[in-house]
This record gives sequence, C-alpha cells and structure tokens, in this order.
Amino acid sequence: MSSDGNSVNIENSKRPYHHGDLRAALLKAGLDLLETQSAEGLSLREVARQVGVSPTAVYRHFPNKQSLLYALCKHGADGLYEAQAAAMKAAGGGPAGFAATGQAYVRYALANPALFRLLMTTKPPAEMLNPDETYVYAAMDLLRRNVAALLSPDASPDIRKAAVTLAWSQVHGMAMLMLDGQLPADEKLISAIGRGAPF
Amino acid sequence: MSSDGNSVNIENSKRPYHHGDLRAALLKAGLDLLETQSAEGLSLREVARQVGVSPTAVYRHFPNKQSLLYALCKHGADGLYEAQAAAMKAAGGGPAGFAATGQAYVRYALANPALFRLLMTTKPPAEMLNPDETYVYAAMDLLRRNVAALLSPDASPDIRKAAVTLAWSQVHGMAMLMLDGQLPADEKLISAIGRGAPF
DNA sequence: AGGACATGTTTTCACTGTAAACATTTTTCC
DNA sequence: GGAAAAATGTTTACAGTGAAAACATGTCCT
Repeated sequence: MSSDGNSVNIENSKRPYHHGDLRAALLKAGLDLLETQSAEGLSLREVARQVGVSPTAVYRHFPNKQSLLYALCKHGADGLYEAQAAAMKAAGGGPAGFAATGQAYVRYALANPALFRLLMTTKPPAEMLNPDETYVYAAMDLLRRNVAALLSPDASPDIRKAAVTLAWSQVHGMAMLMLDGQLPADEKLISAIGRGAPF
Repeated sequence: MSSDGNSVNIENSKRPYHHGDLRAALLKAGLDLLETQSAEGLSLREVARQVGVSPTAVYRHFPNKQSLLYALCKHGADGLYEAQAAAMKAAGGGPAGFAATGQAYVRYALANPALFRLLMTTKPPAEMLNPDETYVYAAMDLLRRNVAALLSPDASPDIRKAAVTLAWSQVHGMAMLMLDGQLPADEKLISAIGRGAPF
C-alpha cells in the first residue's frame, strides 16, 4: 500500500518537486489576487509566491507575464458571457432580455472590477486580430443577435453596425466610468439601461 | 557686464545647477512621452532623463509618481474641455452643438490616446472626492448644461441625471472601446453619435 | 556678509520581469 | 528494467523601477 504513483499528490506532507497542475494553480492565484488588487499591481512574483513556487517557475507555463494576463482575460470573458446569457434567459428574451444583458454587463464589471478592466483594456494579442477570435467575441455575438432581433428586418448593415456599436458603447462606458470612480455605482443608473433613453 | 542674475537661464552653455522651471519641464516631458507611450510604461526616471536631470530631482516638485500623473491628468482634462467647447461653438449650439461635443469627446480621445486613458482611468485623489473638483468637472458641466437645454423643462432631476449619465456613458464607451482596439476607430461610427440612435 | 531655504545629486534599498544555468522528476524507447 | 530525452522545477544574476536619506549647491532675505 501507499506506493501509488498517481498524477496529482495532495495528501503527502512532503511537497513533491512537481506541482501536479501548476498552470491551473497559477491562474487561480491570479484570479484570487485580482479580487483584492488591480491588475497593474499584480506581479508575477506575487502569483508565484501565492502558489508557493519559485518566481521563475511561471515561465515553464507562460512565456511571459502578458501571456498569463491573456489567460486571465480569457477566463473573464467567459464569465462575462455566461453572466449575460444567464440574464437574458432569466428575462425571457425579447426587448426585456436585451436590456437585461446590458445591465448584466455593467453588474459583472462592478462585481469583478480588476478582471473586467484587465479584460477590456488589454489589447488582443497580434495573433488574434481576427475579430471573431477576440476573447469578447461570444459576448459581442450575443449582443449582435439581440440588436438584429430588435431592429426592423430591412435595416441596412450600416444601421445595424451603428446600433450594435452604440449599444455596446453605452453599457461599456457606464461600466468603465463607474469602475473609475467618475460615476457613482448606482443601481438606479444601471436599471436605466435599455429603457428607451432620450438619446 | 554679463553679471545679471535673472531667473531663467537658457543661453549659457554651462547648464546651471538650478534648472529654472523644472516642474514645467517635467510636465512637458511627461506629455511628450505620452505621445508615443502608454501611461503604464511611463517611468519617473525616463521623464527625468528626458529633461536631463537626476531621477530623484522629480521629488522636489512632486511628492511621488502619482502626483506627477495627476498633474498630467489635469492638463488632459483642460484640453478635453477646450476641444469640446470649441466644437460646440463651431456647431452653433443647440442639438447640433450637443452632438458635436460628444463627437469631440471621442476624437480627443483618439488624438490623445495615452493621455485620455490616463485621465479617465485615474481615480481622482482622495482630497478631491467632491464631485465638483474632479478634473473632468468642466467637461461634465458642459454636458450637463447641454442635456438640460435639450430636455423638456419639467423633466425630473432623476430623469436629468439618467440622461446625463447615459449620454456620457455612450461617448465614453465608444472612446474606450476604440482606444482598446475592441472597436475600429471608424469616423462613420463617431458621426453616429447624437443623431437619434435607436436606443 | 551670512544664514535660511529651495532645489539638485549621489547613494542606497526593496521590488519587478526575465534570461541562463542547474536540479529533479517523469516519460519514452530499446 | 534501464538509459536517454523531455518536462518541470530552482538558483543565480541582471537591468530597470519608485522611493528614502544624506549630501551639495545655488538663491534669497535680512
């Protein structure tokens, strides 16, 4: 007994030389740290420290810091999409669903300030210049379909594009201004989204 | 002759121990650097180097790096306000003027990407929590007056506040998304601002 | 003239990202 | 099974950063 050589090793008090799944642990540590810090203040060494590993061990799983941040962005984008999709489902689709996705966008930003800001202010890496590979693609596509459903069927592509842009801009701007302390994070303002604003 | 002791000394080949107006020179250097770099990449030492002064000389004029950045923000905010005011004047006020200020906001952001982002993502220092001391106050107040002029006179304060918020959010979101590479910096999109969007 | 003060410099420290060389464990192949 | 190869970790090292402390030099006021 006790001579197994299975992949991950948690029980043993003696920490094994190999971590088991360091990459995942680093990502988790990064996300944890972003709950209490801004992304600028996040250092590779701090992430490594959190996991209990030497600073340069990170480089076995990410070529550089940027790369770690990209992975965190990806995670955040997935979370954003799920939050929006859930909100739309809960609202039952239609115009109400559309408004709900917009509000979910802002609420997700407020709930995950550092991650959201990182996600949005990180220019996508050169190799994903293709717009349908951006990490926010899923969320954007949801918005696009919503706008399409609301516009009259004979609206021109230009009109559609402008509508998508303006809708995204509005929720994104509100999220950013609230995160940056330029607007109060007021629930009343959030719920004004999608209710036929005067502009 | 030649024994004058005037304040600033530029001609002499021998650089005097005292710079003359180091504070202004540092700010100028900071602004110059922001034309080609992002604010995160801006280092105190680089600013000092640009001016030709020792790294720690900066601390005689700014208590820390943040403080230098605040000053740059202030400058950027003034520029933003002036750009908007000029645009409104050129458009002759009214609804067209309102649309023009919104478009000017986005165009200023695109013309001064690093400075604008710094300005907007820098949380105002604690001592100016008072909203009418924010460095964007002038620009915001212009917007507020514009919105007031467009709404029916009996609109409630809540409606007014929501209208201001949504308008600001829209232009700010577009500016940010374009700066961050999430939206193309397309003039056609910018000119869609204020033309009675479907939302 | 001389002392107070402002403003600049040198030195120093802790921290960062990352490259290079080395150590240890796991995997692969005969 | 056992050795060679690959993967994954550590140690060491380096240049760059923001900032504190001690020191130098110039300006200004009485």
